[in-house]
Formats: sequence, structure tokens, C-alpha cells
Amino acid sequence: MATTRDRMIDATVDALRQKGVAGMSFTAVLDASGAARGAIYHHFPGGKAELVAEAAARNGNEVRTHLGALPTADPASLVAAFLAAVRPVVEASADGAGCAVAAITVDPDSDSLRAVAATAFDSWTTTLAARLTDAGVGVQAATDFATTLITLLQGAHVLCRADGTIAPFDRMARTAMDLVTHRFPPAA
Amino acid sequence: MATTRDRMIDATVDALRQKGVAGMSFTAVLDASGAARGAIYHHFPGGKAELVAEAAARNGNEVRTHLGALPTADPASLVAAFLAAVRPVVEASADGAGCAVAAITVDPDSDSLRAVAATAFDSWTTTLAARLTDAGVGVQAATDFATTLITLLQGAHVLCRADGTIAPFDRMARTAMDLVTHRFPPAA
DNA sequence: GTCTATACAAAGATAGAC
DNA sequence: GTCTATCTTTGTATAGAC
Repeated sequence: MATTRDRMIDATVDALRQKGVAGMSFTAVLDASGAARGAIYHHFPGGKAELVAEAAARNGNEVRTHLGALPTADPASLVAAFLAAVRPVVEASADGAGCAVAAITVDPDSDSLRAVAATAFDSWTTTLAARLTDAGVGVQAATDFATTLITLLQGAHVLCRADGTIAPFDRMARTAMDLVTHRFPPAA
Repeated sequence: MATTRDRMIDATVDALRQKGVAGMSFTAVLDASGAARGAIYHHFPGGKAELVAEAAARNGNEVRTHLGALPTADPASLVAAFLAAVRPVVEASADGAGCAVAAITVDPDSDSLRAVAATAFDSWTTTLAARLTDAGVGVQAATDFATTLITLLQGAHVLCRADGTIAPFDRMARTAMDLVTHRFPPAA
């Protein structure tokens, strides 16, 4: 069974994705988690900043784990696997969800939150880059390429949320596959 | 000379880029624009929603104008021109600025704001797609490609803001140029 | 059109009983 | 550890004088 503290973090991740840091309220987190008001500063003495940082970090770790499980093959099929894996997440964005890690980058005056987001994004690109080098891409190109894939993912969140549909993602995915297959043609 | 109303809109664009819709306060807008408190509902009877919608729409139109002025040539040099044009904007994101149109997509329960953002993004992709067809790309591929460029732009805003540097943009730009030149080799 | 003053709600944060 | 109650600040929104 999940502890109260865990439920609060999960509720915070959801709230971050939908409303961002400033738009998220303790009231919403407490309602969703069933916790009492005083529980916040009991479990998170640092207040909102601490709760938000831990929630975003947890979400970032989960995503990194998923990215690390992608099958390694030639670059083109890795890109295809990446796109297929993130599509359901972006689909949720079209319905108003968004990315929790991206949400904490918008905080006005919190350098520590931006650092948490930077660490998460860096872990994603590093993980993806490792898969690309496994697929035969050079180290420099793999790092650049992995950054591009995460950039596309984050941009798709924004465009699909605005559009209310997954259509922008699908247009982008077609282009990405077209470009990468011309650059790294399948050996077979 | 700019009217009070114009200065309020400009201040709102800045506030949106830095703090988002929920994080933006009338107090900040009034301080930055030098307007009085009562001026808000005089010029914008619809309150915050109306002010924010008009600010984002103005920002969206400005960007579209810039995109329409890009020189048309082969696809690869158009991409190069696009990347060079947006780089300074993304550089501001690394310092905490962000994109005003992207900011209004995060609003919790405002469908009209999301529609404003969707219209702006659509005008950008349509404008870019027209340049691509001028450069000889087919209509379907041009639409997909233009969406991909805007997706990269929005993703770069997010990653660079998190990182605090322009480095993610530059890594993405290298990859984008590498991919597009292999797909559409220069005629010369 | 522009200003001051204020009403009303909601936010984050704290204190202290159980 | 968990809860209720409350303090303080800040936000949006409005009223009305000039």
C-alpha cells in the first residue's frame, strides 16, 4: 500500500502536468491524495518547493527507466521505437496533461527547480545517446541526436496540447522517420 | 508614442514568457507598464483571460511576420535560415524567457486560450510550409516538415530554459542540418 | 480615460491538540 | 503521524471620485 507521502507526490505530479507550478495548489494535492493540510509541512518541511522538486524528480526517473528499456538496433528503428513509446504520453498532453519536468522550468525565481529539470533532461539524453552508440553512431553525433529526440518530445507536448489532438506529433514523427532513414539507411 | 493599453499588452507578453498564465499577476503588469489598477478592466473588460489572449495573439502575429520574411531557397538553406533566426529568441529562453504562446497552453480550464495558441502555431507552420513548397518540397511533406521545425523550436525553449544555456539548441541544430542535407542535398 | 480605495476569495505557511 | 484551525499575503475584481 502506498504511504500518504507517496500519494501526495503522485498527486503533485498530476497537478504539475495539468496546471504547472504556479497553478498547482495544496488544496488540489490534498484533495487528490486524501491527506490533511498539516501533512504537507510534516513530510515536506521545505514547503511547495520541496514537494514539487521531489515530484518532478520522481517523474524524471520513471521516464529515464522507460527510455533505457528501448530495444537497440540500427538508428532508424531506435527512433521508431522511441516515437512509438512516447506517443501515448503525448496523447495525454493533447488532453491537457503535459510534462511534469517541463512544468518546473517555468517557475519564476527558483534556480533549484530548474536544476532538477536540467538533471532529468540530461539523464534522458544520456540514456538515449547510449542506445545510439550501441547502434553504431559516433559519440558526438549520438549526443546531438539524443538531444534532438528529447527536443522533439518536449515540442510535441506543447503543440499537441495547444491543438487538442495528437496530429502535430504524427506529422513530426513522419518527418523524423523520413529524415533518419535517409541519413542512416537500414543495412538489410 | 505607445498607448497605455499597448504598454499593458507588452508587459503581459513579458510576464507570460517568464511566469506563465497562473504565475503572472496584474501587479507585475501594472508596475511594468506604469498603468493604474483600474485601467485593467477599463481596457480589458474580460479581465485576465482577455488581456492574456490579446497579448499571446500579438506575440504570435509578430513571430509569423518574421517567419514569412525568411529567404526561400533549397530546403537545407531554409532550415539554416530558420535556425539562425530563432536562435536569439531561444537564447533568451535560456535566461528564463520562454515562449508566450506556449505559456497560454498550460492554463487549466480555458479552452479559448488553447484555441488562441493553436491558431498561432498553425499560422507559423502554414507560413513555413509555404516557404518549403516554394523551395520545391511537396505539399504534404512541406506541412509535416514545417510542423517539425516548430516542434523543434518549442522543445528547444523548454530544454534551454532548464539547462540555463543555449547548448541544447546548438546540439539540435547540428543534427537538424545533418539530417536535412542528407535528405535534400544542395543542387550545386 | 485615469486614478485611489477596497471588497472578496484563495493562496502558502504555521500552531498546537490528539 | 495525523488532524483542525488560523495567520498572513497575494491575487482578481469592483466602486466611484476626478
